[in-house]
Amino acid sequence: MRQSQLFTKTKKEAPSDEVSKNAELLIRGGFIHKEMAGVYSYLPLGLRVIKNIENIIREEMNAIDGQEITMTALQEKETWEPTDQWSDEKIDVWFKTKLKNETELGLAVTHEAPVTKIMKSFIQSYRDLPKFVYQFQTKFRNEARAKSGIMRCREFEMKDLYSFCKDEQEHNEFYEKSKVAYQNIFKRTGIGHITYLTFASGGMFSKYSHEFQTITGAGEDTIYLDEVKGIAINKEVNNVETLSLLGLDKDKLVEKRAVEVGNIFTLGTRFSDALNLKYQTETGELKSVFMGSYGIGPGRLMGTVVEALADDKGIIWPESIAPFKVHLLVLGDDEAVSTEANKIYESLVKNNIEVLFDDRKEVSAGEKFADADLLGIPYRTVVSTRSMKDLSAGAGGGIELKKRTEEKGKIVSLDELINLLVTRT
RNA sequence: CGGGCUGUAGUAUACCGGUAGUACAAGCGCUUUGGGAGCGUUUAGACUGGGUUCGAUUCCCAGCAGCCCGACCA
Repeated sequence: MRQSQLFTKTKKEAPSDEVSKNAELLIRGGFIHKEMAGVYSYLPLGLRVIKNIENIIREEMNAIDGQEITMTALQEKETWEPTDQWSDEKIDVWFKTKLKNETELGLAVTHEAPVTKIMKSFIQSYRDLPKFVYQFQTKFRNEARAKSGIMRCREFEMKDLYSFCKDEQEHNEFYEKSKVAYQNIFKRTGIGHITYLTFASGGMFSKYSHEFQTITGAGEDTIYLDEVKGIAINKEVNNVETLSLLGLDKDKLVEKRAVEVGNIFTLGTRFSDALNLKYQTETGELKSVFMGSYGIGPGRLMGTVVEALADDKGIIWPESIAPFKVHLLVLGDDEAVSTEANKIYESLVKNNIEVLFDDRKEVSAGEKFADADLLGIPYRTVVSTRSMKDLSAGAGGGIELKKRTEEKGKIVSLDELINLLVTRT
Protein backbone atom coordinates (compact mmCIF):
# COMPACT_ATOMS: atom_id res chain seq x y z
CA MET A 1 0.00 0.00 0.00
CA ARG A 2 1.09 3.50 -0.78
CA GLN A 3 1.53 5.52 2.39
CA SER A 4 0.45 8.67 0.55
CA GLN A 5 -2.98 7.05 0.19
CA LEU A 6 -3.26 5.87 3.80
CA PHE A 7 -5.84 8.04 5.55
CA THR A 8 -4.14 7.80 8.92
CA LYS A 9 -1.17 9.93 9.87
CA THR A 10 1.42 9.62 12.54
CA LYS A 11 1.53 12.01 15.45
CA LYS A 12 4.60 13.38 17.07
CA GLU A 13 2.96 13.61 20.43
CA ALA A 14 0.57 11.31 22.23
CA PRO A 15 -2.68 12.65 23.65
CA SER A 16 -2.18 13.75 27.24
CA ASP A 17 -4.92 11.45 28.49
CA GLU A 18 -3.08 8.32 27.40
CA VAL A 19 -0.40 7.22 29.78
CA SER A 20 0.06 3.60 28.87
CA LYS A 21 2.76 2.80 26.36
CA ASN A 22 0.54 0.60 24.22
CA ALA A 23 -2.13 3.25 23.65
CA GLU A 24 0.39 6.03 23.24
CA LEU A 25 2.33 4.27 20.50
CA LEU A 26 -0.69 2.75 18.80
CA ILE A 27 -2.46 6.12 18.68
CA ARG A 28 0.64 7.98 17.54
CA GLY A 29 1.12 5.45 14.78
CA GLY A 30 -2.51 5.66 13.72
CA PHE A 31 -3.28 2.03 14.52
CA ILE A 32 -6.24 2.76 16.75
CA HIS A 33 -8.62 5.58 17.60
CA LYS A 34 -10.06 6.16 21.01
CA GLU A 35 -13.82 6.47 21.03
CA MET A 36 -14.19 6.74 24.79
CA ALA A 37 -12.55 5.28 27.86
CA GLY A 38 -12.04 1.59 27.22
CA VAL A 39 -13.51 1.68 23.72
CA TYR A 40 -11.22 1.85 20.70
CA SER A 41 -11.69 1.66 16.95
CA TYR A 42 -9.14 -0.20 14.85
CA LEU A 43 -7.81 1.71 11.86
CA PRO A 44 -6.22 0.18 8.74
CA LEU A 45 -2.80 -0.55 10.24
CA GLY A 46 -4.21 -1.78 13.52
CA LEU A 47 -6.78 -3.95 11.82
CA ARG A 48 -4.09 -5.63 9.74
CA VAL A 49 -2.29 -6.57 12.95
CA ILE A 50 -5.50 -7.85 14.52
CA LYS A 51 -6.30 -9.93 11.44
CA ASN A 52 -2.82 -11.47 11.53
CA ILE A 53 -3.25 -12.33 15.19
CA GLU A 54 -6.69 -13.78 14.49
CA ASN A 55 -5.31 -15.94 11.73
CA ILE A 56 -2.62 -17.40 13.93
CA ILE A 57 -5.18 -18.15 16.62
CA ARG A 58 -7.55 -19.59 14.01
CA GLU A 59 -4.88 -21.93 12.66
CA GLU A 60 -4.05 -23.20 16.13
CA MET A 61 -7.70 -23.66 17.07
CA ASN A 62 -8.37 -25.52 13.84
CA ALA A 63 -5.34 -27.69 14.55
CA ILE A 64 -7.01 -28.97 17.72
CA ASP A 65 -10.26 -29.58 15.85
CA GLY A 66 -11.96 -26.32 16.69
CA GLN A 67 -14.89 -25.39 14.45
CA GLU A 68 -15.44 -21.68 13.92
CA ILE A 69 -18.84 -20.10 14.40
CA THR A 70 -20.16 -16.63 15.19
CA MET A 71 -22.65 -16.14 17.97
CA THR A 72 -24.72 -13.06 18.64
CA ALA A 73 -23.86 -10.12 20.82
CA LEU A 74 -27.51 -9.66 21.83
CA GLN A 75 -28.52 -12.23 24.40
CA GLU A 76 -31.79 -12.99 26.12
CA LYS A 77 -32.38 -12.96 29.81
CA GLU A 78 -33.76 -16.52 29.67
CA THR A 79 -30.39 -17.81 28.50
CA TRP A 80 -28.63 -16.71 31.65
CA GLU A 81 -31.32 -17.29 34.25
CA PRO A 82 -30.87 -21.07 34.60
CA THR A 83 -27.26 -20.54 35.68
CA ASP A 84 -28.26 -17.62 37.89
CA GLN A 85 -26.01 -15.20 36.00
CA TRP A 86 -28.53 -12.63 34.87
CA SER A 87 -28.73 -10.62 38.08
CA ASP A 88 -26.44 -7.65 38.47
CA GLU A 89 -25.33 -9.01 41.79
CA LYS A 90 -23.93 -12.14 40.15
CA ILE A 91 -22.42 -10.44 37.12
CA ASP A 92 -21.82 -6.79 37.80
CA VAL A 93 -20.47 -5.88 34.38
CA TRP A 94 -23.61 -6.40 32.32
CA PHE A 95 -24.66 -3.86 29.75
CA LYS A 96 -28.39 -4.36 29.55
CA THR A 97 -30.99 -2.99 27.20
CA LYS A 98 -34.61 -3.55 26.24
CA LEU A 99 -36.71 -4.30 23.20
CA LYS A 100 -39.51 -1.86 22.37
CA ASN A 101 -41.89 -4.20 24.17
CA GLU A 102 -39.79 -4.00 27.35
CA THR A 103 -38.21 -7.46 26.96
CA GLU A 104 -34.84 -7.34 28.66
CA LEU A 105 -31.68 -8.12 26.68
CA GLY A 106 -28.02 -8.25 27.58
CA LEU A 107 -24.95 -7.41 25.54
CA ALA A 108 -22.66 -10.42 25.54
CA VAL A 109 -20.32 -10.52 28.52
CA THR A 110 -19.39 -14.07 27.58
CA HIS A 111 -20.98 -16.97 25.69
CA GLU A 112 -20.99 -20.14 27.81
CA ALA A 113 -24.75 -20.27 28.13
CA PRO A 114 -25.63 -19.39 24.51
CA VAL A 115 -23.15 -21.91 23.10
CA THR A 116 -24.54 -24.57 25.40
CA LYS A 117 -28.02 -23.87 24.09
CA ILE A 118 -26.83 -24.14 20.51
CA MET A 119 -25.10 -27.44 21.18
CA LYS A 120 -28.30 -28.85 22.68
CA SER A 121 -29.68 -28.95 19.16
CA PHE A 122 -26.85 -31.13 17.97
CA ILE A 123 -25.53 -33.26 20.82
CA GLN A 124 -27.71 -36.20 21.79
CA SER A 125 -25.40 -39.19 21.83
CA TYR A 126 -21.91 -40.15 22.95
CA ARG A 127 -21.28 -40.48 19.20
CA ASP A 128 -21.63 -36.71 18.90
CA LEU A 129 -18.75 -36.09 21.30
CA PRO A 130 -16.29 -34.58 21.72
CA LYS A 131 -16.92 -31.29 19.92
CA PHE A 132 -15.02 -28.02 20.02
CA VAL A 133 -16.42 -24.72 18.79
CA TYR A 134 -14.98 -21.25 18.85
CA GLN A 135 -15.62 -17.75 17.64
CA PHE A 136 -14.12 -14.29 17.44
CA GLN A 137 -16.72 -12.01 18.94
CA THR A 138 -17.17 -8.72 20.69
CA LYS A 139 -17.59 -8.83 24.43
CA PHE A 140 -19.14 -6.00 26.39
CA ARG A 141 -18.16 -5.55 30.00
CA ASN A 142 -19.20 -2.53 32.01
CA GLU A 143 -15.93 -2.33 33.91
CA ALA A 144 -15.90 0.05 36.82
CA ARG A 145 -12.58 1.25 35.57
CA ALA A 146 -11.26 0.84 32.06
CA LYS A 147 -7.51 1.25 32.04
CA SER A 148 -4.14 0.67 30.49
CA GLY A 149 -5.06 1.66 26.93
CA ILE A 150 -6.38 -1.30 24.97
CA MET A 151 -5.54 -3.75 27.74
CA ARG A 152 -8.75 -3.47 29.66
CA CYS A 153 -11.70 -2.35 27.59
CA ARG A 154 -15.44 -2.17 27.97
CA GLU A 155 -15.89 -3.41 24.42
CA PHE A 156 -13.33 -5.83 23.06
CA GLU A 157 -12.91 -8.78 20.77
CA MET A 158 -12.36 -12.21 22.19
CA LYS A 159 -11.63 -15.59 20.75
CA ASP A 160 -13.54 -17.99 22.92
CA LEU A 161 -13.52 -21.72 22.42
CA TYR A 162 -15.83 -24.11 24.23
CA SER A 163 -15.19 -27.82 24.59
CA PHE A 164 -17.86 -30.48 24.97
CA CYS A 165 -16.68 -33.86 26.17
CA LYS A 166 -18.13 -37.11 27.45
CA ASP A 167 -16.33 -37.04 30.75
CA GLU A 168 -13.55 -35.48 32.72
CA GLN A 169 -10.91 -37.73 31.24
CA GLU A 170 -11.78 -36.84 27.67
CA HIS A 171 -11.91 -33.22 28.76
CA ASN A 172 -8.47 -33.39 30.33
CA GLU A 173 -6.95 -34.71 27.15
CA PHE A 174 -8.30 -31.77 25.23
CA TYR A 175 -7.38 -29.35 27.99
CA GLU A 176 -3.76 -30.42 27.71
CA LYS A 177 -3.88 -30.03 23.94
CA SER A 178 -5.27 -26.55 24.36
CA LYS A 179 -2.31 -25.60 26.54
CA VAL A 180 0.04 -26.55 23.73
CA ALA A 181 -2.06 -24.67 21.19
CA TYR A 182 -1.99 -21.60 23.39
CA GLN A 183 1.74 -21.82 23.83
CA ASN A 184 2.08 -22.10 20.06
CA ILE A 185 0.00 -18.96 19.65
CA PHE A 186 2.16 -16.96 22.02
CA LYS A 187 5.33 -18.31 20.44
CA ARG A 188 4.11 -17.41 16.98
CA THR A 189 3.01 -13.92 18.00
CA GLY A 190 6.44 -13.16 19.39
CA ILE A 191 5.90 -13.26 23.14
CA GLY A 192 6.46 -16.96 23.80
CA HIS A 193 9.76 -16.37 25.57
CA ILE A 194 8.13 -14.16 28.21
CA THR A 195 4.76 -15.87 28.54
CA TYR A 196 4.21 -18.43 31.28
CA LEU A 197 1.57 -20.94 32.14
CA THR A 198 0.20 -19.70 35.43
CA PHE A 199 -1.94 -21.53 37.94
CA ALA A 200 -4.94 -19.55 39.10
CA SER A 201 -8.02 -20.21 41.11
CA GLY A 202 -10.52 -22.43 39.35
CA GLY A 203 -13.44 -20.67 40.93
CA MET A 204 -16.38 -22.90 41.65
CA PHE A 205 -15.72 -25.32 38.81
CA SER A 206 -12.38 -26.91 39.54
CA LYS A 207 -9.30 -26.65 41.66
CA TYR A 208 -7.34 -24.59 39.17
CA SER A 209 -7.74 -22.67 36.01
CA HIS A 210 -4.75 -21.68 33.94
CA GLU A 211 -3.72 -18.27 32.77
CA PHE A 212 -1.06 -17.37 30.29
CA GLN A 213 0.81 -14.44 31.73
CA THR A 214 3.25 -12.28 29.79
CA ILE A 215 5.94 -10.55 31.80
CA THR A 216 5.96 -6.80 31.25
CA GLY A 217 6.47 -3.95 33.64
CA ALA A 218 3.07 -2.63 32.62
CA GLY A 219 1.23 -5.73 33.73
CA GLU A 220 -1.72 -5.43 36.05
CA ASP A 221 -1.31 -8.83 37.66
CA THR A 222 1.30 -10.04 40.10
CA ILE A 223 2.55 -13.56 39.56
CA TYR A 224 5.14 -15.70 41.28
CA LEU A 225 7.43 -17.33 38.79
CA ASP A 226 9.75 -20.32 39.02
CA GLU A 227 12.12 -19.32 36.26
CA VAL A 228 13.79 -22.73 36.05
CA LYS A 229 10.61 -24.73 35.76
CA GLY A 230 8.95 -22.06 33.67
CA ILE A 231 5.68 -22.10 35.55
CA ALA A 232 4.07 -19.51 37.71
CA ILE A 233 1.25 -19.13 40.19
CA ASN A 234 -1.20 -16.33 40.62
CA LYS A 235 -1.39 -14.24 43.76
CA GLU A 236 -4.71 -15.81 44.76
CA VAL A 237 -3.32 -19.34 44.91
CA ASN A 238 0.04 -18.48 46.42
CA ASN A 239 -0.37 -20.72 49.45
CA VAL A 240 1.29 -23.71 51.05
CA GLU A 241 -1.16 -26.19 49.59
CA THR A 242 -0.61 -25.07 46.00
CA LEU A 243 3.14 -24.85 46.38
CA SER A 244 3.44 -28.40 47.64
CA LEU A 245 0.99 -29.71 45.08
CA LEU A 246 3.04 -28.21 42.25
CA GLY A 247 6.36 -29.02 43.87
CA LEU A 248 7.40 -25.39 43.98
CA ASP A 249 9.84 -23.92 46.46
CA LYS A 250 8.65 -20.64 47.90
CA ASP A 251 12.17 -19.26 48.05
CA LYS A 252 12.74 -19.83 44.36
CA LEU A 253 9.73 -17.86 43.25
CA VAL A 254 10.25 -14.42 41.78
CA GLU A 255 7.53 -11.80 41.94
CA LYS A 256 6.73 -10.34 38.51
CA ARG A 257 4.25 -7.95 36.96
CA ALA A 258 2.45 -9.60 34.10
CA VAL A 259 -0.44 -9.30 31.64
CA GLU A 260 -2.95 -12.09 31.34
CA VAL A 261 -3.06 -12.82 27.61
CA GLY A 262 -5.12 -15.98 27.77
CA ASN A 263 -6.95 -18.24 30.13
CA ILE A 264 -8.45 -21.69 30.07
CA PHE A 265 -11.11 -23.03 32.41
CA THR A 266 -12.59 -26.35 33.23
CA LEU A 267 -16.31 -25.71 33.53
CA GLY A 268 -17.39 -29.24 34.32
CA THR A 269 -21.13 -29.77 34.16
CA ARG A 270 -22.30 -26.49 35.58
CA PHE A 271 -23.72 -25.19 32.32
CA SER A 272 -24.78 -28.54 30.90
CA ASP A 273 -26.61 -29.36 34.14
CA ALA A 274 -28.34 -26.02 34.32
CA LEU A 275 -29.29 -25.93 30.66
CA ASN A 276 -29.89 -29.64 30.36
CA LEU A 277 -27.25 -30.54 27.80
CA LYS A 278 -27.15 -34.31 28.14
CA TYR A 279 -26.16 -37.20 25.94
CA GLN A 280 -26.90 -40.90 25.92
CA THR A 281 -24.05 -43.24 26.75
CA GLU A 282 -23.48 -46.58 25.04
CA THR A 283 -25.63 -48.20 27.68
CA GLY A 284 -28.43 -45.70 27.12
CA GLU A 285 -28.00 -43.73 30.32
CA LEU A 286 -28.20 -39.92 30.29
CA LYS A 287 -25.10 -37.98 31.28
CA SER A 288 -24.26 -34.29 31.41
CA VAL A 289 -21.71 -33.04 28.91
CA PHE A 290 -18.38 -32.03 30.46
CA MET A 291 -17.34 -28.56 29.37
CA GLY A 292 -14.42 -26.16 29.26
CA SER A 293 -13.83 -22.62 28.01
CA TYR A 294 -10.72 -21.08 26.50
CA GLY A 295 -10.22 -17.37 25.86
CA ILE A 296 -7.75 -15.03 24.19
CA GLY A 297 -8.27 -11.35 23.45
CA PRO A 298 -6.58 -10.41 20.15
CA GLY A 299 -6.62 -6.72 21.08
CA ARG A 300 -5.05 -7.31 24.44
CA LEU A 301 -2.48 -9.57 22.79
CA MET A 302 -1.66 -6.76 20.37
CA GLY A 303 -1.27 -4.31 23.24
CA THR A 304 0.90 -6.76 25.12
CA VAL A 305 3.22 -7.16 22.15
CA VAL A 306 3.61 -3.39 21.99
CA GLU A 307 4.25 -3.12 25.72
CA ALA A 308 6.73 -5.96 25.78
CA LEU A 309 8.71 -5.35 22.60
CA ALA A 310 8.68 -1.61 21.84
CA ASP A 311 11.78 0.52 22.27
CA ASP A 312 12.12 4.26 22.83
CA LYS A 313 11.62 4.99 19.14
CA GLY A 314 8.41 3.08 18.68
CA ILE A 315 6.78 -0.23 18.08
CA ILE A 316 8.63 -3.38 17.08
CA TRP A 317 6.27 -5.89 15.47
CA PRO A 318 7.21 -9.53 15.18
CA GLU A 319 7.11 -10.49 11.48
CA SER A 320 4.19 -12.83 12.05
CA ILE A 321 1.75 -10.09 13.03
CA ALA A 322 3.26 -6.93 11.53
CA PRO A 323 0.86 -4.84 9.44
CA PHE A 324 3.33 -5.10 6.57
CA LYS A 325 6.43 -7.21 6.08
CA VAL A 326 8.53 -4.42 4.67
CA HIS A 327 8.51 -0.63 4.70
CA LEU A 328 9.86 0.95 1.52
CA LEU A 329 11.05 4.54 1.83
CA VAL A 330 11.95 6.73 -1.08
CA LEU A 331 14.06 9.78 -0.22
CA GLY A 332 14.48 12.98 -2.15
CA ASP A 333 12.70 14.11 -5.27
CA ASP A 334 15.15 12.83 -7.83
CA GLU A 335 13.17 11.43 -10.72
CA ALA A 336 15.43 8.46 -11.41
CA VAL A 337 15.24 7.53 -7.74
CA SER A 338 11.47 7.70 -7.59
CA THR A 339 11.11 5.73 -10.81
CA GLU A 340 13.34 3.04 -9.36
CA ALA A 341 11.41 3.04 -6.07
CA ASN A 342 8.12 2.62 -7.92
CA LYS A 343 9.60 -0.26 -9.87
CA ILE A 344 10.71 -1.92 -6.66
CA TYR A 345 7.29 -1.38 -5.09
CA GLU A 346 5.54 -2.97 -8.06
CA SER A 347 7.89 -5.95 -7.95
CA LEU A 348 7.28 -6.52 -4.26
CA VAL A 349 3.52 -6.32 -4.77
CA LYS A 350 3.75 -8.73 -7.69
CA ASN A 351 5.61 -11.18 -5.46
CA ASN A 352 2.85 -10.98 -2.84
CA ILE A 353 5.10 -9.29 -0.33
CA GLU A 354 3.16 -7.03 1.98
CA VAL A 355 4.81 -3.67 1.56
CA LEU A 356 4.04 -0.19 2.83
CA PHE A 357 5.54 2.27 0.34
CA ASP A 358 6.37 5.65 1.84
CA ASP A 359 5.99 7.55 -1.40
CA ARG A 360 4.98 10.79 0.30
CA LYS A 361 6.37 13.87 -1.39
CA GLU A 362 7.83 16.74 0.55
CA VAL A 363 8.26 14.73 3.69
CA SER A 364 11.78 15.00 5.00
CA ALA A 365 14.03 12.00 5.27
CA GLY A 366 14.20 12.39 9.01
CA GLU A 367 10.45 12.32 9.30
CA LYS A 368 10.21 9.18 7.18
CA PHE A 369 12.80 7.44 9.32
CA ALA A 370 11.05 8.49 12.50
CA ASP A 371 7.72 7.24 11.15
CA ALA A 372 9.27 3.96 10.09
CA ASP A 373 10.61 3.44 13.60
CA LEU A 374 7.28 4.36 15.14
CA LEU A 375 5.25 2.04 12.89
CA GLY A 376 7.65 -0.80 13.63
CA ILE A 377 7.49 -2.75 10.37
CA PRO A 378 10.18 -5.46 10.62
CA TYR A 379 12.19 -4.57 7.50
CA ARG A 380 12.97 -1.07 6.38
CA THR A 381 14.20 -0.51 2.87
CA VAL A 382 15.42 2.81 1.54
CA VAL A 383 15.82 3.94 -2.03
CA SER A 384 17.75 7.17 -2.52
CA THR A 385 20.54 8.64 -4.57
CA ARG A 386 22.89 7.26 -1.99
CA SER A 387 21.51 3.73 -2.08
CA MET A 388 21.52 3.76 -5.87
CA LYS A 389 25.21 4.60 -6.23
CA ASP A 390 26.11 0.93 -6.33
CA LEU A 391 23.41 0.27 -8.87
CA SER A 392 24.84 2.75 -11.34
CA ALA A 393 28.24 1.19 -10.86
CA GLY A 394 26.74 -2.12 -11.88
CA ALA A 395 27.27 -3.64 -8.49
CA GLY A 396 23.69 -4.93 -8.29
CA GLY A 397 22.71 -2.87 -5.26
CA GLY A 398 20.20 -0.10 -5.12
CA ILE A 399 18.30 -0.76 -1.92
CA GLU A 400 19.36 -0.22 1.64
CA LEU A 401 17.90 -2.88 3.90
CA LYS A 402 17.73 -2.62 7.66
CA LYS A 403 15.82 -4.56 10.26
CA ARG A 404 13.81 -2.53 12.73
CA THR A 405 15.85 -4.10 15.51
CA GLU A 406 19.23 -3.35 13.94
CA GLU A 407 21.26 -0.17 13.92
CA LYS A 408 22.96 -0.55 10.57
CA GLY A 409 21.67 -1.62 7.21
CA LYS A 410 23.27 -3.09 4.13
CA ILE A 411 22.88 -2.58 0.41
CA VAL A 412 21.04 -5.29 -1.48
CA SER A 413 19.62 -5.78 -4.93
CA LEU A 414 15.93 -6.17 -5.69
CA ASP A 415 16.37 -9.90 -6.30
CA GLU A 416 18.15 -10.37 -3.01
CA LEU A 417 15.41 -8.49 -1.24
CA ILE A 418 12.63 -10.51 -2.81
CA ASN A 419 14.41 -13.76 -2.06
CA LEU A 420 14.87 -12.80 1.55
CA LEU A 421 11.28 -11.75 2.08
CA VAL A 422 9.63 -14.52 0.09
CA THR A 423 11.43 -17.30 1.90
CA ARG A 424 10.29 -15.87 5.16
CA THR A 425 6.61 -15.95 4.44
C1' C B 1 -17.53 1.28 43.53
C1' G B 2 -14.04 4.30 47.30
C1' G B 3 -9.85 7.91 46.93
C1' G B 4 -6.89 11.51 44.10
C1' C B 5 -5.93 14.62 39.90
C1' U B 6 -7.39 17.10 35.31
C1' G B 7 -10.72 19.52 31.41
C1' U B 8 -7.84 26.06 27.02
C1' A B 9 -7.34 25.44 18.71
C1' G B 10 -6.84 18.86 15.44
C1' U B 11 -2.49 17.75 19.16
C1' A B 12 0.74 19.47 23.20
C1' U B 13 0.96 23.52 26.35
C1' A B 14 1.24 29.11 28.61
C1' C B 15 -0.75 33.29 31.04
C1' C B 16 -4.73 35.81 33.25
C1' G B 17 -10.95 38.42 37.55
C1' G B 18 -10.54 43.09 32.31
C1' U B 19 -8.73 42.24 23.91
C1' A B 20 -6.37 34.19 25.30
C1' G B 21 -0.17 33.49 23.74
C1' U B 22 3.34 29.67 21.87
C1' A B 23 4.84 25.04 19.34
C1' C B 24 3.40 21.05 16.24
C1' A B 25 -0.45 19.77 12.74
C1' A B 26 -3.44 21.96 8.59
C1' G B 27 -3.73 25.80 3.99
C1' C B 28 -0.70 29.01 0.68
C1' G B 29 4.33 30.74 -1.28
C1' C B 30 9.57 30.03 -1.52
C1' U B 31 13.89 27.40 0.07
C1' U B 32 15.31 22.47 1.83
C1' U B 33 15.70 16.64 1.38
C1' G B 34 19.87 10.53 5.10
C1' G B 35 17.10 11.26 11.42
C1' G B 36 10.65 14.82 12.99
C1' A B 37 14.47 21.33 8.23
C1' G B 38 13.83 26.86 7.47
C1' C B 39 11.50 31.73 6.33
C1' G B 40 6.98 34.33 5.45
C1' U B 41 1.72 34.08 5.66
C1' U B 42 -3.28 32.17 6.84
C1' U B 43 -6.85 29.13 9.44
C1' A B 44 -8.24 27.46 14.25
C1' G B 45 -9.54 27.35 21.02
C1' A B 46 -11.60 28.25 27.13
C1' C B 47 -16.43 20.76 28.34
C1' U B 48 -21.82 21.98 29.81
C1' G B 49 -25.16 24.46 33.15
C1' G B 50 -25.83 27.48 37.29
C1' G B 51 -23.80 31.03 40.99
C1' U B 52 -20.52 35.22 42.83
C1' U B 53 -18.99 39.86 40.20
C1' C B 54 -19.57 46.02 36.84
C1' G B 55 -17.05 42.06 34.24
C1' A B 56 -15.62 34.74 34.76
C1' U B 57 -11.77 30.96 30.49
C1' U B 58 -9.92 32.27 35.52
C1' C B 59 -13.32 31.98 41.83
C1' C B 60 -17.58 28.67 43.84
C1' C B 61 -21.33 24.64 43.01
C1' A B 62 -23.42 20.82 40.03
C1' G B 63 -23.26 17.82 35.81
C1' C B 64 -20.48 15.49 31.99
C1' A B 65 -15.79 13.61 30.38
C1' G B 66 -10.71 11.76 30.94
C1' C B 67 -6.42 9.81 33.63
C1' C B 68 -4.10 7.59 38.03
C1' C B 69 -4.23 4.46 42.87
C1' G B 70 -7.24 0.83 45.21
C1' A B 71 -11.38 -2.72 45.05
C1' C B 72 -13.40 -5.82 41.20
C1' C B 73 -12.17 -8.86 36.86
C1' A B 74 -17.29 -15.31 37.36
